[in-house]
Amino acid sequence: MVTERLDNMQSRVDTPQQPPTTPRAALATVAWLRAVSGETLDRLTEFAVLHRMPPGSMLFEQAETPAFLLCVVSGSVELFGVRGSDETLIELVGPGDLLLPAAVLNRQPYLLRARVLDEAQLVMIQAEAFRRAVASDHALCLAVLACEAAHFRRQVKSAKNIKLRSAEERVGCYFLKIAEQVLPAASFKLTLEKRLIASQLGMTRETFSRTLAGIGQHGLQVEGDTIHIINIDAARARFQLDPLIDGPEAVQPLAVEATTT
Amino acid sequence: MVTERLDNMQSRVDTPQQPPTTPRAALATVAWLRAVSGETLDRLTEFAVLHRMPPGSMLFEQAETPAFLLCVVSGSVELFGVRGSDETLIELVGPGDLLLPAAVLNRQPYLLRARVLDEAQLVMIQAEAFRRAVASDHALCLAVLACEAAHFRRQVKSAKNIKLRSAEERVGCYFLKIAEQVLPAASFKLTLEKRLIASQLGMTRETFSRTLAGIGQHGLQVEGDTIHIINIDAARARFQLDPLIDGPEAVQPLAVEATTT
DNA sequence: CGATCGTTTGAAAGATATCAAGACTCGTGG
DNA sequence: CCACGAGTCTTGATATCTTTCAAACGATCG
Repeated sequence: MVTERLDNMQSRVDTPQQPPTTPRAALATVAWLRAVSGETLDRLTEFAVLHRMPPGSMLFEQAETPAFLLCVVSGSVELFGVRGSDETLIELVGPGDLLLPAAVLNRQPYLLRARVLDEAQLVMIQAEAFRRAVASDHALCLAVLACEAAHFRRQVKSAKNIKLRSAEERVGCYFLKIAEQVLPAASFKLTLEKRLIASQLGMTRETFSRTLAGIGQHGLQVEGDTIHIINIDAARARFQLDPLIDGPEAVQPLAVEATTT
Repeated sequence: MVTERLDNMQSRVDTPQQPPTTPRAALATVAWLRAVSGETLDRLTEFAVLHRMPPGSMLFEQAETPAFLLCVVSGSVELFGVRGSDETLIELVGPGDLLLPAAVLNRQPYLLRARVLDEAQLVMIQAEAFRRAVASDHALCLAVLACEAAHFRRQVKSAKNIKLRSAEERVGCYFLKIAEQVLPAASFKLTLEKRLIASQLGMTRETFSRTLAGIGQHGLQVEGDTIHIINIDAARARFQLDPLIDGPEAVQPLAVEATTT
Protein backbone atom coordinates (compact mmCIF):
# COMPACT_ATOMS: atom_id res chain seq x y z
CA MET A 1 0.00 0.00 0.00
CA VAL A 2 1.35 3.33 -1.03
CA THR A 3 0.03 6.80 -0.53
CA GLU A 4 0.45 9.07 -3.47
CA ARG A 5 -0.05 12.75 -4.11
CA LEU A 6 -1.15 13.82 -7.51
CA ASP A 7 0.77 14.70 -10.59
CA ASN A 8 1.74 18.26 -9.95
CA MET A 9 2.95 17.29 -6.54
CA GLN A 10 5.19 14.31 -6.91
CA SER A 11 7.57 16.56 -5.09
CA ARG A 12 5.63 15.40 -2.07
CA VAL A 13 8.68 13.42 -1.08
CA ASP A 14 10.31 16.64 0.03
CA THR A 15 9.44 17.69 3.59
CA PRO A 16 12.71 19.41 4.32
CA GLN A 17 14.24 18.50 7.65
CA GLN A 18 13.31 21.73 9.37
CA PRO A 19 10.60 23.97 8.01
CA PRO A 20 12.15 27.35 7.23
CA THR A 21 11.39 30.20 9.60
CA THR A 22 12.30 33.20 7.48
CA PRO A 23 11.28 34.19 3.96
CA ARG A 24 14.89 34.05 2.92
CA ALA A 25 15.35 30.53 4.19
CA ALA A 26 12.09 29.52 2.56
CA LEU A 27 13.20 30.63 -0.88
CA ALA A 28 16.41 28.71 -0.38
CA THR A 29 14.34 25.53 -0.42
CA VAL A 30 12.99 26.23 -3.90
CA ALA A 31 14.97 24.10 -6.31
CA TRP A 32 14.54 26.13 -9.48
CA LEU A 33 15.85 29.28 -7.76
CA ARG A 34 19.21 27.69 -7.14
CA ALA A 35 20.91 29.65 -9.91
CA VAL A 36 19.73 32.98 -8.51
CA SER A 37 22.26 35.00 -6.57
CA GLY A 38 21.99 35.36 -2.82
CA GLU A 39 21.90 39.11 -3.12
CA THR A 40 18.83 38.99 -5.32
CA LEU A 41 17.09 36.60 -2.97
CA ASP A 42 17.97 38.94 -0.13
CA ARG A 43 16.51 41.88 -1.99
CA LEU A 44 13.42 39.89 -2.88
CA THR A 45 12.75 38.92 0.69
CA GLU A 46 13.72 42.19 2.31
CA PHE A 47 10.09 43.14 2.90
CA ALA A 48 8.64 39.70 2.41
CA VAL A 49 6.83 37.68 5.02
CA LEU A 50 6.46 33.98 5.59
CA HIS A 51 2.96 32.93 6.51
CA ARG A 52 1.45 29.68 7.68
CA MET A 53 -2.14 29.32 6.55
CA PRO A 54 -4.68 26.71 7.62
CA PRO A 55 -6.72 24.74 5.08
CA GLY A 56 -9.57 26.73 3.60
CA SER A 57 -7.82 30.10 3.83
CA MET A 58 -8.59 32.32 0.88
CA LEU A 59 -5.39 33.70 -0.57
CA PHE A 60 -6.91 35.86 -3.25
CA GLU A 61 -10.08 36.25 -5.21
CA GLN A 62 -10.65 36.12 -8.92
CA ALA A 63 -10.42 39.60 -10.52
CA GLU A 64 -8.27 41.01 -7.72
CA THR A 65 -5.19 42.94 -8.67
CA PRO A 66 -2.13 41.21 -7.24
CA ALA A 67 -0.42 42.99 -4.39
CA PHE A 68 1.97 40.16 -3.64
CA LEU A 69 3.63 37.30 -5.36
CA LEU A 70 2.89 34.15 -3.40
CA CYS A 71 5.29 31.25 -3.40
CA VAL A 72 4.25 27.92 -1.93
CA VAL A 73 6.91 26.56 0.38
CA SER A 74 4.98 23.63 1.78
CA GLY A 75 1.43 22.39 1.64
CA SER A 76 -0.77 22.95 -1.38
CA VAL A 77 -3.08 25.51 -2.90
CA GLU A 78 -6.06 25.04 -5.17
CA LEU A 79 -6.77 27.46 -8.00
CA PHE A 80 -10.40 27.71 -9.06
CA GLY A 81 -12.16 29.26 -11.97
CA VAL A 82 -15.30 30.87 -10.62
CA ARG A 83 -18.55 31.71 -12.29
CA GLY A 84 -21.39 32.71 -10.05
CA SER A 85 -21.65 29.94 -7.49
CA ASP A 86 -19.80 27.40 -9.61
CA GLU A 87 -16.15 26.62 -9.13
CA THR A 88 -13.90 24.47 -11.25
CA LEU A 89 -10.44 23.38 -10.26
CA ILE A 90 -8.00 24.64 -12.85
CA GLU A 91 -4.70 23.92 -11.17
CA LEU A 92 -3.26 22.45 -8.02
CA VAL A 93 -0.08 24.01 -6.83
CA GLY A 94 2.47 22.46 -4.52
CA PRO A 95 5.80 23.20 -2.83
CA GLY A 96 8.17 25.35 -4.82
CA ASP A 97 5.59 26.75 -7.16
CA LEU A 98 4.50 30.34 -7.69
CA LEU A 99 0.85 31.38 -7.68
CA LEU A 100 -0.03 32.89 -11.04
CA PRO A 101 3.16 34.83 -11.62
CA ALA A 102 1.78 35.91 -14.99
CA ALA A 103 -0.85 38.10 -13.33
CA VAL A 104 1.71 39.61 -10.97
CA LEU A 105 4.20 40.42 -13.71
CA ASN A 106 1.61 41.98 -15.99
CA ARG A 107 -0.27 43.86 -13.27
CA GLN A 108 -3.38 42.13 -14.50
CA PRO A 109 -6.27 40.79 -12.46
CA TYR A 110 -6.09 37.22 -11.26
CA LEU A 111 -8.08 34.86 -13.45
CA LEU A 112 -8.53 32.38 -10.61
CA ARG A 113 -9.40 32.12 -6.93
CA ALA A 114 -6.74 30.68 -4.63
CA ARG A 115 -7.51 28.75 -1.49
CA VAL A 116 -5.29 26.68 0.78
CA LEU A 117 -5.86 22.94 0.52
CA ASP A 118 -3.28 21.38 2.84
CA GLU A 119 -1.95 23.70 5.51
CA ALA A 120 0.62 25.74 3.68
CA GLN A 121 3.63 27.91 4.27
CA LEU A 122 3.72 30.81 1.86
CA VAL A 123 6.23 33.49 1.10
CA MET A 124 4.58 36.80 0.29
CA ILE A 125 6.72 39.09 -1.80
CA GLN A 126 5.65 42.61 -2.69
CA ALA A 127 4.49 42.57 -6.28
CA GLU A 128 6.55 45.58 -7.20
CA ALA A 129 9.66 44.15 -5.58
CA PHE A 130 9.20 41.01 -7.59
CA ARG A 131 8.77 42.87 -10.85
CA ARG A 132 11.83 44.97 -10.15
CA ALA A 133 13.90 41.92 -9.30
CA VAL A 134 12.85 40.11 -12.46
CA ALA A 135 13.59 43.21 -14.47
CA SER A 136 17.03 43.63 -12.98
CA ASP A 137 18.25 40.08 -12.41
CA HIS A 138 18.72 37.93 -15.45
CA ALA A 139 19.11 34.66 -13.56
CA LEU A 140 15.82 35.23 -11.75
CA CYS A 141 14.13 36.12 -15.00
CA LEU A 142 15.32 32.85 -16.52
CA ALA A 143 14.11 30.90 -13.54
CA VAL A 144 10.66 32.49 -13.65
CA LEU A 145 10.51 31.85 -17.37
CA ALA A 146 11.19 28.16 -16.81
CA CYS A 147 8.50 28.13 -14.16
CA GLU A 148 5.99 29.82 -16.42
CA ALA A 149 6.82 27.47 -19.27
CA ALA A 150 6.03 24.47 -17.09
CA HIS A 151 2.70 26.00 -16.10
CA PHE A 152 1.82 26.61 -19.71
CA ARG A 153 2.54 23.04 -20.69
CA ARG A 154 0.45 21.74 -17.82
CA GLN A 155 -2.48 23.78 -19.04
CA VAL A 156 -2.10 22.48 -22.57
CA LYS A 157 -2.00 18.91 -21.33
CA SER A 158 -5.10 19.48 -19.28
CA ALA A 159 -6.90 20.97 -22.27
CA LYS A 160 -5.99 17.98 -24.41
CA ASN A 161 -7.12 15.61 -21.70
CA ILE A 162 -10.52 17.23 -21.44
CA LYS A 163 -11.12 17.82 -25.12
CA LEU A 164 -9.83 14.55 -26.51
CA ARG A 165 -10.92 11.97 -23.96
CA SER A 166 -14.24 10.82 -22.56
CA ALA A 167 -15.03 11.10 -18.88
CA GLU A 168 -14.30 7.42 -18.30
CA GLU A 169 -10.97 7.66 -20.06
CA ARG A 170 -9.95 10.68 -18.04
CA VAL A 171 -10.73 8.89 -14.81
CA GLY A 172 -9.09 5.67 -15.93
CA CYS A 173 -5.91 7.40 -17.04
CA TYR A 174 -5.80 9.38 -13.84
CA PHE A 175 -5.78 6.18 -11.82
CA LEU A 176 -3.61 4.18 -14.16
CA LYS A 177 -0.97 6.85 -14.05
CA ILE A 178 -0.77 6.63 -10.28
CA ALA A 179 -0.87 2.84 -10.48
CA GLU A 180 2.16 2.79 -12.75
CA GLN A 181 4.02 5.07 -10.39
CA VAL A 182 3.45 2.92 -7.31
CA LEU A 183 3.63 -0.24 -9.30
CA PRO A 184 5.23 -2.88 -7.21
CA ALA A 185 2.45 -2.05 -4.79
CA ALA A 186 -0.95 -3.68 -5.18
CA SER A 187 -3.02 -0.72 -4.11
CA PHE A 188 -2.86 2.94 -3.26
CA LYS A 189 -4.87 5.61 -1.54
CA LEU A 190 -6.18 8.82 -2.99
CA THR A 191 -4.76 11.84 -1.28
CA LEU A 192 -7.18 14.23 -2.92
CA GLU A 193 -10.87 14.55 -2.26
CA LYS A 194 -12.91 12.96 -4.98
CA ARG A 195 -14.87 16.10 -5.65
CA LEU A 196 -11.58 17.85 -6.46
CA ILE A 197 -10.43 15.12 -8.79
CA ALA A 198 -13.80 15.25 -10.51
CA SER A 199 -13.60 19.01 -10.88
CA GLN A 200 -10.06 18.87 -12.17
CA LEU A 201 -11.09 16.29 -14.74
CA GLY A 202 -14.05 18.39 -15.85
CA MET A 203 -17.03 16.41 -14.62
CA THR A 204 -19.52 16.39 -11.74
CA ARG A 205 -18.93 14.39 -8.58
CA GLU A 206 -21.84 12.16 -9.46
CA THR A 207 -20.47 11.28 -12.86
CA PHE A 208 -17.09 10.67 -11.30
CA SER A 209 -18.57 8.46 -8.64
CA ARG A 210 -20.45 6.37 -11.17
CA THR A 211 -17.44 6.05 -13.39
CA LEU A 212 -15.55 4.70 -10.41
CA ALA A 213 -17.86 1.73 -10.17
CA GLY A 214 -17.62 0.91 -13.85
CA ILE A 215 -13.86 1.05 -13.80
CA GLY A 216 -13.61 -2.13 -11.82
CA GLN A 217 -14.25 -3.92 -15.12
CA HIS A 218 -10.88 -2.73 -16.28
CA GLY A 219 -8.63 -3.97 -13.54
CA LEU A 220 -8.88 -1.08 -11.10
CA GLN A 221 -11.15 -1.76 -8.17
CA VAL A 222 -12.19 1.22 -6.11
CA GLU A 223 -13.05 0.82 -2.47
CA GLY A 224 -13.58 4.05 -0.63
CA ASP A 225 -10.42 6.04 -1.08
CA THR A 226 -8.18 3.11 -1.86
CA ILE A 227 -7.73 1.69 -5.33
CA HIS A 228 -6.75 -1.95 -5.76
CA ILE A 229 -4.69 -2.77 -8.80
CA ILE A 230 -6.41 -6.02 -9.76
CA ASN A 231 -5.24 -6.35 -13.32
CA ILE A 232 -2.79 -3.81 -14.57
CA ASP A 233 -2.76 -5.23 -18.09
CA ALA A 234 -6.50 -4.87 -18.43
CA ALA A 235 -6.18 -1.29 -17.27
CA ARG A 236 -3.39 -0.61 -19.76
CA ALA A 237 -5.43 -2.13 -22.54
CA ARG A 238 -8.42 0.06 -21.86
CA PHE A 239 -6.66 3.28 -20.87
CA GLN A 240 -3.68 4.30 -22.88
CA LEU A 241 -1.45 6.75 -21.16
CA ASP A 242 0.01 9.37 -23.42
CA PRO A 243 3.16 11.08 -22.18
CA LEU A 244 2.03 14.16 -24.08
CA ILE A 245 -1.03 14.32 -21.84
CA ASP A 246 -0.26 12.34 -18.72
CA GLY A 247 3.46 12.89 -18.43
CA PRO A 248 4.93 14.95 -15.61
CA GLU A 249 5.81 18.55 -16.22
CA ALA A 250 8.50 19.73 -13.89
CA VAL A 251 10.16 23.11 -13.89
CA GLN A 252 13.34 22.77 -15.92
CA PRO A 253 16.08 25.33 -15.64
CA LEU A 254 17.24 26.48 -19.06
CA ALA A 255 20.20 24.44 -20.25
CA VAL A 256 22.47 25.81 -22.92
CA GLU A 257 25.10 23.77 -24.74
CA ALA A 258 28.64 24.41 -23.65
CA THR A 259 30.12 27.24 -25.65
CA THR A 260 32.70 25.63 -27.91
CA THR A 261 34.94 28.64 -28.09
CA MET B 1 -20.85 45.03 -42.31
CA VAL B 2 -17.48 44.40 -40.80
CA THR B 3 -15.05 41.56 -41.23
CA GLU B 4 -13.39 40.46 -38.06
CA ARG B 5 -10.63 38.05 -37.15
CA LEU B 6 -10.87 36.26 -33.86
CA ASP B 7 -9.64 37.12 -30.45
CA ASN B 8 -6.02 36.13 -30.60
CA MET B 9 -5.68 37.95 -33.85
CA GLN B 10 -7.11 41.37 -33.39
CA SER B 11 -3.69 42.37 -34.54
CA ARG B 12 -5.12 41.60 -37.95
CA VAL B 13 -5.17 45.32 -38.57
CA ASP B 14 -1.44 45.23 -39.01
CA THR B 15 -0.32 44.29 -42.54
CA PRO B 16 2.88 46.31 -42.51
CA GLN B 17 3.46 48.40 -45.61
CA GLN B 18 6.05 46.10 -47.14
CA PRO B 19 6.37 42.50 -46.04
CA PRO B 20 9.89 42.00 -44.67
CA THR B 21 12.33 40.11 -46.85
CA THR B 22 14.96 39.12 -44.31
CA PRO B 23 14.69 37.40 -40.94
CA ARG B 24 16.20 40.43 -39.32
CA ALA B 25 13.66 42.77 -40.83
CA ALA B 26 10.89 40.37 -39.90
CA LEU B 27 11.79 40.41 -36.21
CA ALA B 28 11.83 44.18 -36.34
CA THR B 29 8.08 44.06 -36.98
CA VAL B 30 7.40 42.21 -33.74
CA ALA B 31 6.15 44.75 -31.23
CA TRP B 32 7.12 43.01 -28.00
CA LEU B 33 10.74 42.67 -29.14
CA ARG B 34 11.16 46.42 -29.29
CA ALA B 35 13.23 46.56 -26.11
CA VAL B 36 15.70 43.98 -27.37
CA SER B 37 19.01 45.27 -28.64
CA GLY B 38 19.83 45.23 -32.32
CA GLU B 39 22.92 43.15 -31.66
CA THR B 40 20.90 40.41 -30.06
CA LEU B 41 18.42 40.40 -32.90
CA ASP B 42 21.33 40.22 -35.31
CA ARG B 43 22.78 37.27 -33.45
CA LEU B 44 19.41 35.59 -33.31
CA THR B 45 18.87 35.88 -37.04
CA GLU B 46 22.42 35.18 -38.13
CA PHE B 47 21.53 31.66 -39.25
CA ALA B 48 17.79 32.15 -39.35
CA VAL B 49 15.63 31.92 -42.42
CA LEU B 50 12.39 33.59 -43.40
CA HIS B 51 9.92 31.23 -45.03
CA ARG B 52 6.64 31.75 -46.74
CA MET B 53 4.33 28.77 -46.28
CA PRO B 54 1.03 28.08 -48.03
CA PRO B 55 -2.11 27.11 -46.10
CA GLY B 56 -2.09 23.52 -44.95
CA SER B 57 1.69 23.29 -44.54
CA MET B 58 2.68 21.19 -41.57
CA LEU B 59 5.18 23.05 -39.47
CA PHE B 60 5.82 20.38 -36.90
CA GLU B 61 4.23 17.29 -35.49
CA GLN B 62 3.20 16.53 -31.96
CA ALA B 63 5.98 14.75 -30.00
CA GLU B 64 8.74 16.11 -32.23
CA THR B 65 11.74 17.65 -30.57
CA PRO B 66 12.04 21.28 -31.61
CA ALA B 67 14.90 22.08 -33.93
CA PHE B 68 13.81 25.67 -34.54
CA LEU B 69 11.90 28.38 -32.85
CA LEU B 70 9.19 29.58 -35.20
CA CYS B 71 7.93 33.12 -35.07
CA VAL B 72 4.83 34.10 -37.02
CA VAL B 73 5.40 37.30 -38.96
CA SER B 74 2.20 37.30 -40.96
CA GLY B 75 -0.66 34.92 -41.55
CA SER B 76 -1.79 32.45 -38.92
CA VAL B 77 -1.02 29.01 -37.58
CA GLU B 78 -3.31 26.49 -35.92
CA LEU B 79 -2.09 24.37 -33.03
CA PHE B 80 -3.86 21.05 -32.59
CA GLY B 81 -3.91 18.47 -29.90
CA VAL B 82 -3.86 15.10 -31.61
CA ARG B 83 -5.07 11.73 -30.45
CA GLY B 84 -5.22 9.03 -33.06
CA SER B 85 -7.27 10.49 -35.87
CA ASP B 86 -8.87 13.17 -33.72
CA GLU B 87 -7.64 16.72 -33.64
CA THR B 88 -8.72 19.53 -31.38
CA LEU B 89 -7.78 23.14 -31.86
CA ILE B 90 -5.95 24.32 -28.76
CA GLU B 91 -4.63 27.65 -29.92
CA LEU B 92 -4.63 29.95 -32.90
CA VAL B 93 -1.50 31.95 -33.37
CA GLY B 94 -1.14 35.15 -35.34
CA PRO B 95 1.42 37.76 -36.34
CA GLY B 96 4.09 38.47 -33.75
CA ASP B 97 3.59 35.31 -31.76
CA LEU B 98 6.01 32.48 -31.08
CA LEU B 99 5.07 28.86 -31.63
CA LEU B 100 5.33 26.98 -28.35
CA PRO B 101 8.49 28.63 -27.03
CA ALA B 102 8.12 26.57 -23.86
CA ALA B 103 8.98 23.37 -25.73
CA VAL B 104 11.94 24.99 -27.44
CA LEU B 105 13.39 26.43 -24.25
CA ASN B 106 13.05 23.19 -22.30
CA ARG B 107 14.19 20.88 -25.12
CA GLN B 108 10.95 19.03 -24.63
CA PRO B 109 8.73 17.46 -27.26
CA TYR B 110 5.98 19.59 -28.76
CA LEU B 111 2.60 18.89 -27.20
CA LEU B 112 0.76 20.07 -30.30
CA ARG B 113 0.75 19.83 -34.07
CA ALA B 114 1.25 23.06 -36.01
CA ARG B 115 -0.24 23.73 -39.42
CA VAL B 116 -0.49 26.90 -41.45
CA LEU B 117 -4.01 28.32 -41.67
CA ASP B 118 -3.64 31.55 -43.64
CA GLU B 119 -0.54 31.75 -45.80
CA ALA B 120 2.17 32.69 -43.36
CA GLN B 121 5.59 34.18 -43.20
CA LEU B 122 7.69 32.52 -40.53
CA VAL B 123 11.09 33.21 -39.09
CA MET B 124 12.94 30.00 -38.27
CA ILE B 125 15.59 30.43 -35.62
CA GLN B 126 17.90 27.60 -34.57
CA ALA B 127 16.66 26.29 -31.27
CA GLU B 128 20.08 26.38 -29.69
CA ALA B 129 20.71 29.91 -30.89
CA PHE B 130 17.43 30.97 -29.32
CA ARG B 131 18.25 29.31 -26.01
CA ARG B 132 21.68 30.89 -25.95
CA ALA B 133 20.26 34.30 -26.73
CA VAL B 134 17.64 34.05 -24.00
CA ALA B 135 20.29 32.86 -21.58
CA SER B 136 22.63 35.72 -22.40
CA ASP B 137 20.32 38.64 -23.10
CA HIS B 138 18.19 39.87 -20.26
CA ALA B 139 15.92 42.06 -22.36
CA LEU B 140 15.10 39.16 -24.65
CA CYS B 141 14.46 36.93 -21.67
CA LEU B 142 12.00 39.50 -20.30
CA ALA B 143 10.23 39.77 -23.62
CA VAL B 144 9.87 36.02 -23.97
CA LEU B 145 8.59 35.84 -20.41
CA ALA B 146 5.88 38.37 -21.20
CA CYS B 147 4.97 36.38 -24.27
CA GLU B 148 4.78 33.14 -22.33
CA ALA B 149 2.69 34.79 -19.62
CA ALA B 150 0.13 35.89 -22.20
CA HIS B 151 -0.04 32.37 -23.58
CA PHE B 152 -0.60 30.94 -20.14
CA ARG B 153 -3.44 33.30 -19.42
CA ARG B 154 -5.09 32.49 -22.73
CA GLN B 155 -5.03 28.81 -21.84
CA VAL B 156 -6.56 29.46 -18.44
CA LYS B 157 -9.33 31.51 -19.99
CA SER B 158 -10.04 28.79 -22.49
CA ALA B 159 -10.18 26.18 -19.73
CA LYS B 160 -12.64 28.30 -17.77
CA ASN B 161 -14.75 28.83 -20.84
CA ILE B 162 -15.02 25.12 -21.54
CA LYS B 163 -15.46 23.92 -17.98
CA LEU B 164 -17.81 26.61 -16.73
CA ARG B 165 -20.12 27.25 -19.67
CA SER B 166 -22.51 25.16 -21.71
CA ALA B 167 -22.03 24.69 -25.43
CA GLU B 168 -24.68 27.25 -26.25
CA GLU B 169 -23.14 29.79 -23.91
CA ARG B 170 -19.72 29.31 -25.42
CA VAL B 171 -21.07 29.88 -28.90
CA GLY B 172 -23.19 32.82 -27.83
CA CYS B 173 -20.35 34.52 -26.01
CA TYR B 174 -18.05 33.92 -28.93
CA PHE B 175 -20.42 35.79 -31.23
CA LEU B 176 -21.46 38.44 -28.75
CA LYS B 177 -17.85 39.32 -28.13
CA ILE B 178 -17.29 39.98 -31.81
CA ALA B 179 -20.61 41.82 -32.01
CA GLU B 180 -19.55 44.21 -29.25
CA GLN B 181 -16.28 44.87 -31.04
CA VAL B 182 -17.87 45.78 -34.35
CA LEU B 183 -20.83 47.36 -32.68
CA PRO B 184 -21.94 50.30 -34.70
CA ALA B 185 -22.17 47.73 -37.50
CA ALA B 186 -25.31 45.64 -37.85
CA SER B 187 -23.62 42.45 -38.98
CA PHE B 188 -20.26 40.80 -39.42
CA LYS B 189 -18.67 37.88 -41.19
CA LEU B 190 -16.82 34.97 -39.68
CA THR B 191 -13.24 34.80 -40.82
CA LEU B 192 -12.67 31.36 -39.39
CA GLU B 193 -14.12 28.12 -40.67
CA LYS B 194 -16.96 26.94 -38.50
CA ARG B 195 -15.35 23.59 -37.87
CA LEU B 196 -12.39 25.41 -36.34
CA ILE B 197 -14.56 27.56 -34.13
CA ALA B 198 -16.40 24.44 -33.02
CA SER B 199 -13.18 22.64 -32.23
CA GLN B 200 -11.76 25.60 -30.37
CA LEU B 201 -14.93 25.79 -28.30
CA GLY B 202 -14.79 22.09 -27.52
CA MET B 203 -17.73 20.68 -29.45
CA THR B 204 -18.46 18.87 -32.70
CA ARG B 205 -19.32 20.71 -35.91
CA GLU B 206 -22.80 19.28 -35.79
CA THR B 207 -23.46 20.55 -32.30
CA PHE B 208 -22.06 23.91 -33.29
CA SER B 209 -24.22 24.05 -36.37
CA ARG B 210 -27.37 23.21 -34.44
CA THR B 211 -26.54 25.73 -31.75
CA LEU B 212 -26.26 28.34 -34.47
CA ALA B 213 -29.88 27.92 -35.41
CA GLY B 214 -31.10 28.18 -31.83
CA ILE B 215 -29.11 31.30 -31.20
CA GLY B 216 -31.37 33.37 -33.43
CA GLN B 217 -33.79 33.40 -30.49
CA HIS B 218 -31.30 35.56 -28.64
CA GLY B 219 -30.78 38.37 -31.06
CA LEU B 220 -28.01 36.92 -33.19
CA GLN B 221 -29.19 35.62 -36.52
CA VAL B 222 -26.80 33.41 -38.43
CA GLU B 223 -26.94 33.25 -42.19
CA GLY B 224 -24.12 31.34 -43.78
CA ASP B 225 -20.94 32.97 -42.59
CA THR B 226 -22.47 36.29 -41.72
CA ILE B 227 -24.08 37.07 -38.38
CA HIS B 228 -26.77 39.73 -38.14
CA ILE B 229 -27.01 41.61 -34.90
CA ILE B 230 -30.78 41.71 -34.60
CA ASN B 231 -31.11 42.52 -30.92
CA ILE B 232 -27.94 43.20 -29.01
CA ASP B 233 -29.75 43.58 -25.69
CA ALA B 234 -31.35 40.18 -25.99
CA ALA B 235 -27.93 38.73 -26.70
CA ARG B 236 -26.40 40.52 -23.72
CA ALA B 237 -29.20 39.29 -21.48
CA ARG B 238 -28.68 35.67 -22.47
CA PHE B 239 -24.90 35.63 -22.81
CA GLN B 240 -22.90 37.45 -20.22
CA LEU B 241 -19.40 38.27 -21.27
CA ASP B 242 -16.84 37.93 -18.53
CA PRO B 243 -13.61 39.86 -19.04
CA LEU B 244 -11.87 37.13 -17.07
CA ILE B 245 -12.86 34.65 -19.78
CA ASP B 246 -13.61 36.64 -22.90
CA GLY B 247 -11.23 39.54 -22.47
CA PRO B 248 -8.27 40.02 -24.79
CA GLU B 249 -4.87 38.84 -23.67
CA ALA B 250 -2.14 40.75 -25.39
CA VAL B 251 1.56 40.41 -24.75
CA GLN B 252 2.52 43.08 -22.24
CA PRO B 253 6.11 44.12 -21.79
CA LEU B 254 7.07 44.17 -18.14
CA ALA B 255 6.61 47.61 -16.65
CA VAL B 256 8.45 48.58 -13.51
CA GLU B 257 7.75 51.68 -11.49
CA ALA B 258 10.23 54.45 -11.89
CA THR B 259 13.15 53.99 -9.53
CA THR B 260 12.86 56.80 -7.01
CA THR B 261 16.55 57.10 -6.39
C1' DC C 1 -18.99 18.49 -65.21
C1' DG C 2 -17.39 15.75 -61.40
C1' DA C 3 -14.80 15.74 -57.23
C1' DT C 4 -13.77 17.56 -52.94
C1' DC C 5 -14.67 19.92 -48.86
C1' DG C 6 -17.38 22.31 -45.59
C1' DT C 7 -21.94 22.73 -43.83
C1' DT C 8 -26.56 21.47 -42.48
C1' DT C 9 -30.19 18.33 -41.00
C1' DG C 10 -32.43 14.18 -39.24
C1' DA C 11 -32.92 10.26 -36.28
C1' DA C 12 -31.14 7.60 -32.73
C1' DA C 13 -28.01 6.42 -29.22
C1' DG C 14 -25.00 7.65 -25.81
C1' DA C 15 -22.93 10.48 -22.42
C1' DT C 16 -23.36 13.59 -18.83
C1' DA C 17 -25.83 16.57 -15.71
C1' DT C 18 -29.50 17.41 -12.43
C1' DC C 19 -32.38 16.53 -8.62
C1' DA C 20 -33.27 14.02 -4.61
C1' DA C 21 -32.40 10.91 -1.02
C1' DG C 22 -29.69 8.06 1.85
C1' DA C 23 -25.05 6.45 3.81
C1' DC C 24 -20.94 7.65 5.59
C1' DT C 25 -17.22 10.21 7.93
C1' DC C 26 -15.51 13.34 11.22
C1' DG C 27 -15.23 16.85 14.61
C1' DT C 28 -17.94 19.33 18.19
C1' DG C 29 -20.60 20.08 22.08
C1' DG C 30 -23.84 18.32 25.27
C1' DC D 1 -19.87 8.74 25.52
C1' DC D 2 -23.29 9.79 22.50
C1' DA D 3 -25.82 12.63 19.46
C1' DC D 4 -25.69 16.25 16.30
C1' DG D 5 -24.43 18.85 12.27
C1' DA D 6 -21.67 19.65 8.34
C1' DG D 7 -19.48 17.92 4.67
C1' DT D 8 -18.59 14.20 1.51
C1' DC D 9 -19.75 10.27 -1.14
C1' DT D 10 -22.96 7.16 -3.31
C1' DT D 11 -27.07 5.74 -5.76
C1' DG D 12 -31.40 6.05 -8.30
C1' DA D 13 -34.48 8.21 -11.52
C1' DT D 14 -34.88 11.48 -14.88
C1' DA D 15 -33.92 15.08 -18.05
C1' DT D 16 -30.83 17.32 -20.98
C1' DC D 17 -27.10 17.81 -23.65
C1' DT D 18 -24.03 16.13 -26.94
C1' DT D 19 -22.29 12.94 -30.07
C1' DT D 20 -22.68 9.66 -33.70
C1' DC D 21 -24.02 8.02 -38.09
C1' DA D 22 -26.06 9.03 -42.38
C1' DA D 23 -27.51 11.66 -45.98
C1' DA D 24 -28.20 15.74 -48.57
C1' DC D 25 -26.90 20.41 -49.81
C1' DG D 26 -23.83 23.98 -51.26
C1' DA D 27 -19.78 25.94 -52.62
C1' DT D 28 -15.24 25.85 -54.96
C1' DC D 29 -11.88 24.36 -58.37
C1' DG D 30 -9.60 22.02 -61.86
